[in-house]
Amino acid sequence: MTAASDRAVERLRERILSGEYAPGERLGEVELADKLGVSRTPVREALRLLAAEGLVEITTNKGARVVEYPAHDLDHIFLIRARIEGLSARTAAIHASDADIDKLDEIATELAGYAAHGELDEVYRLNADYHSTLNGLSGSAVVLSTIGSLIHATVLLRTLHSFDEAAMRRSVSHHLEIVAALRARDPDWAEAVMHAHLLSARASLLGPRKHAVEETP
Amino acid sequence: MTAASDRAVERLRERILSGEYAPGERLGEVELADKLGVSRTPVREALRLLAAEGLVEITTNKGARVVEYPAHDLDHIFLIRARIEGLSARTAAIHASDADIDKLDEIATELAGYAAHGELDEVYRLNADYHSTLNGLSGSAVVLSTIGSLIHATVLLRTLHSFDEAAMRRSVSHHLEIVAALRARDPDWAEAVMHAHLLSARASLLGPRKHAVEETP
DNA sequence: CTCCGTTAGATTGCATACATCTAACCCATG
DNA sequence: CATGGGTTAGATGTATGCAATCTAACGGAG
Repeated sequence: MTAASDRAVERLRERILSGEYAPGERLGEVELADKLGVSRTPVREALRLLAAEGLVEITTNKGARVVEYPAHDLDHIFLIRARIEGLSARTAAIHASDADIDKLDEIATELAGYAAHGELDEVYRLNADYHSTLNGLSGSAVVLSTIGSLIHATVLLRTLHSFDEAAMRRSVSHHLEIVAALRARDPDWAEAVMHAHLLSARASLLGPRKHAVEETP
Repeated sequence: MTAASDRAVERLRERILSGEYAPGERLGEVELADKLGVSRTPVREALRLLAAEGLVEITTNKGARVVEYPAHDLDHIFLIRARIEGLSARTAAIHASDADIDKLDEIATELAGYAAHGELDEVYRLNADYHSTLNGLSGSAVVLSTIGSLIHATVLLRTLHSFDEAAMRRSVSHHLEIVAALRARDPDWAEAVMHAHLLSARASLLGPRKHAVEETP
């Protein structure tokens, strides 16, 4: 996997996550190869990789489509994220350097500014940045790759629902609180806030529907 | 992906998990294609898929090798498994049918029998069966695929250490206790036991080394 | 004797050609 | 007019050829 295949992965992932290729849309190999200026081989490899990431779905002899997550799965995804990212926050509270925490603080603060002005695109970008940075602080590539596909799945939600104002304020507040918990070197606090943060997002994005699993924190 | 590619994936995965291809061993495309009786193309796809599953590691222009997980990553893997499979146990306690629980009970009972006679191969097989069955009860394909690669990583451990007798008894006891918690329809109990079960396995398999993250259950 | 540059062999990455499968269309028939 | 089957066009799966890159062995200089 090198230039051609790698670029294909990046461009396809970008277009899917940005919504340019809508959920359910068919992704023909020849068409993509044509658009990207390469042959079918690297396109095929890119599609398989994205399938492993959970962004596309491949059916034998029938080709690839952008995934459409049922609400039931998304519910589970938020529950899993709540637990794994809670673990990341715990690990970070123990092992992150002060400089790491400063960087996270910067992102959270900048995010708060954009949120106050309603610049949603920037908010989404910084939110993804915040979470991936924090997960990176866990110091384990396994954590990062495991959580990666789950985060992608939730990003695809962007085109479906949006945060209301109250949820947005909660989210901003959580981000800042986690930074505070990290500075206090308090693993339990950090984990608990991150857990609440993602359960809050779950409620806001999926709506007040009946949840698949009831939580008792 | 059809016959050729699919069979290649299955056979390679089997050989890696069984230890026939040792961690760190190089997996040349032409050699595998020759052994499997297909061309390089399906072999390449199989290797990419296994890379996504976390069983092999591919470096550009340098080929594929069986992964070698550092102890640090394995530590995180058990922590993540403890949380996700704890969630599976919780979900199962709420949604599993009585027949599902019966099936799990059968597996756990049979496993206990083999453990008493020290038939380790059967124990390993039924243990994997138990966990994948329980995770399947969560009713979410996302849970199953997310946890899949993590379980593979821990299976590779088999060649490194083994359970001592006390750890084996604990493990068997946990399996049976989880079934009891499911029958009682007690999500908190089920989740707590599964959490303990995997932290116990972590301690037994990784040894009493310094953990990357301290737990405060 | 050691170290480094060169070169030959082998291996991977990409492109293309062939085989097989899916699905849509058309036409014949009840 | 609806339905069923056969046919055909397009797309995916597989095999193979070619170019680029890496590995390792070899020989020469210090």
